[in-house]
Amino acid sequence: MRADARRNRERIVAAALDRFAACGPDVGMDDIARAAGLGVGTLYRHFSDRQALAAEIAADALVELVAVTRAASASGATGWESFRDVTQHSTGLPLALVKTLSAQLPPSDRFEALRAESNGLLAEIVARGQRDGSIRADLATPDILDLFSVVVCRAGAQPGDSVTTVMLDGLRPRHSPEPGQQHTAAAGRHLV
Amino acid sequence: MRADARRNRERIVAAALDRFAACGPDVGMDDIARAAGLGVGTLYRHFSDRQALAAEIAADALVELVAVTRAASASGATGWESFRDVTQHSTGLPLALVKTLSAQLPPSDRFEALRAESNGLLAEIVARGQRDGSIRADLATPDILDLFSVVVCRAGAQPGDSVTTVMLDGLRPRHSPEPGQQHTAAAGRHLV
Amino acid sequence: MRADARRNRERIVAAALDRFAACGPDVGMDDIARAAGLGVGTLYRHFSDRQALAAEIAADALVELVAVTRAASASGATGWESFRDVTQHSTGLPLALVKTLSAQLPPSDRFEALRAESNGLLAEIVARGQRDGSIRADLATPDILDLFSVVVCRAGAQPGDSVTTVMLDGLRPRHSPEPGQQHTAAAGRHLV
Amino acid sequence: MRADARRNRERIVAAALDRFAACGPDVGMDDIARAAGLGVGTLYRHFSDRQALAAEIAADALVELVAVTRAASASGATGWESFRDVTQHSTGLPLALVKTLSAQLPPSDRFEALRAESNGLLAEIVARGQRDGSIRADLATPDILDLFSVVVCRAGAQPGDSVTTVMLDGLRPRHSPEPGQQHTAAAGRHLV
DNA sequence: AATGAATGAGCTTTCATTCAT
DNA sequence: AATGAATGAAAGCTCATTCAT
Repeated sequence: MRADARRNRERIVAAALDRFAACGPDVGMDDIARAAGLGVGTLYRHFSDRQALAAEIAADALVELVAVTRAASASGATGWESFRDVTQHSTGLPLALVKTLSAQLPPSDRFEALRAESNGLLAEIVARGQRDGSIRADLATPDILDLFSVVVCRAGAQPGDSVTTVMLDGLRPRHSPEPGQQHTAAAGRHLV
Repeated sequence: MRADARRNRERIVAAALDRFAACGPDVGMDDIARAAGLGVGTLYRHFSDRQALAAEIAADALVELVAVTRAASASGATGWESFRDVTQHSTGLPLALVKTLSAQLPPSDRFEALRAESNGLLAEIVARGQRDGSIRADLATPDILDLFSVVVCRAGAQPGDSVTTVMLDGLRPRHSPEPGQQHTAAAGRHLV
Repeated sequence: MRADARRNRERIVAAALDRFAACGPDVGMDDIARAAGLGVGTLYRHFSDRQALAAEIAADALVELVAVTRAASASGATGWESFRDVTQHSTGLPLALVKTLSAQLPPSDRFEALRAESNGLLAEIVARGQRDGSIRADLATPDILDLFSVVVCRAGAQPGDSVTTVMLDGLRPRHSPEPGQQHTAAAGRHLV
Repeated sequence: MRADARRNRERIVAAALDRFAACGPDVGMDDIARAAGLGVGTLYRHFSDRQALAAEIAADALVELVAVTRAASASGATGWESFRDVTQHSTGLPLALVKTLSAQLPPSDRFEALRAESNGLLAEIVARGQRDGSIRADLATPDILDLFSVVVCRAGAQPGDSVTTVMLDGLRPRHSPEPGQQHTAAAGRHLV
């Protein structure tokens, strides 16, 4: 692949991420192309159709999620600390967008594989935490994965925001918050 | 209003709720009309445009939310019990849909009023729970409202599902789960 | 026909005339019905469809035109005076509307008959005027009928307005305007 | 602008002129596009909506009218001759259509400017004609402009037709028709 | 390879007409 | 007989995708 082609592809992905996040999953392809500083034709040369582009965005984020989860697996003294690390880094990923885009995408082996991998790694982290006593043991692992998903796939999730903090905090046994924890204030305008 | 017109209006709202939930906020008006067993024209006689229909759905749910919150204000011995009641009943409301639809709707005084009312009532419940010791006191009220919003506006939220349970549980001081609590199992397929 | 039915029919015709004149030939049937203080259903009971209503309006005006022309045939000492009388009275009829509506109507025997009658009478008047020397003789009758049509089918034509006056004036031989003729001033905003 | 785009734009304008004239101001956009040998999408790429297209047609004609009037200002020995030239050339323009389309268009500075310019020039011509004795002086200028408008905005106006001739003729002082004037015969079927 | 003009299916909305109340 | 709610065909417009330049 020529250097400029690679550069264009990256520009498109970046622009798409930006536009999808800003305008929702229904942004026009023209908008994305314009944001990338390219013509629509070029966009279509790189991504056969809208779904292919959406899938790319989603897969990129899932790949990062796997990486983040892998890194966290190795980080931290306790399972809880590792879990906290995944959460903090995942919250910075555009996972709310992935969730939205996924709804418009056909099921795909690649996606399933990525999901299975990050879920597997996270389950291991949780199990470790429950063994080492840093994560409360009265919850089943799938329930904790569920909770994780809800927290990191929120629209507007930010590392260290109140919901993240509460969840991490609530996962500790007997509920003893980390001393000195700081979290960003609530955004103030909840949907409900 | 003629009896059949009222019946049709209700059919439309029901069909719209169903279709919006099933196909997302972009379902065709034709689909909704067909699901209601009516022609598009009839749909438009009742709702001047797509936004008006979406707004009706959203407002209906918010009105119910206010009712649920009011009822819960009076229910329960402790603040936590009242909070649990709001949550359980709210989770049965189509609030995820409301969240999605709201994003496509212009800001409206009516909406703001409803939101303000339910938030105000809920804040009172939380304050009561923190005074009577049934809700942990180390979290600011807005953070708890945030959490509430995240939990009840989830897609696929069901009363008593794992996320609801964990949140309610995590809100107790010192984290002592209700004995004998039962909760429905995790849906099994998290987004991430 | 029952008295109230007749009254309703008249109301509809009056309302239609009013609405057609005010909003052009594309007014909604609802608008007309509303202006008549009736439901659409009633309108359709009286006129099988939009064309039937338009045709009624047009025919009514043509009938009046024939009457006006007949009356003028008998009026006036000279042909020119008779011609002036038809013109003055015709200008008060909604003939611009008739022209517009006719364009949307299928050809009809009744219409043709009415047109033929008024044209025939008018041609006689013209011939008489040319014989008695009150109308210039250097123009063919059809050309004068043409001119007549242009003048009386103008949007906004008013008896005695400048265009009417000029035409009547121009029809006299050697172009000697009537002494003391008064005409209303130009509306001030011509299309071009 | 690419060569083919320019060509297509011109085709659209030509087709629209044709279709508007043939079917009235309510022709479907599809009809126009088809007549231009293009898809609707292309039509909308060039003209953002139906009004924009109508405005273009109207403005084009008014620009031509101004040009025609300017040219006539300089032509002719007498005012009447200049006036005759404007009339002859204006009659060839689709001004009846402009009149119809204008009724559906919002007021616009550009339009007003064009109208003001042609009216101003024409008023000068008239004044000149009245000074040099070639145009009868017993009519106010606005009335003559009115008359002009009626004559050139007629549906089916053709240079040299009877109505045009009569008007031009009637404008001469003492009403002395040009010797040898020829005019096309009346269309034969007047509206009334 | 990049561009942006062209395409046309599809969606929203309107309104003449019909029909249940 | 009157009413106005229901109908659905049709029109305006958008946008994902293709293709000529």
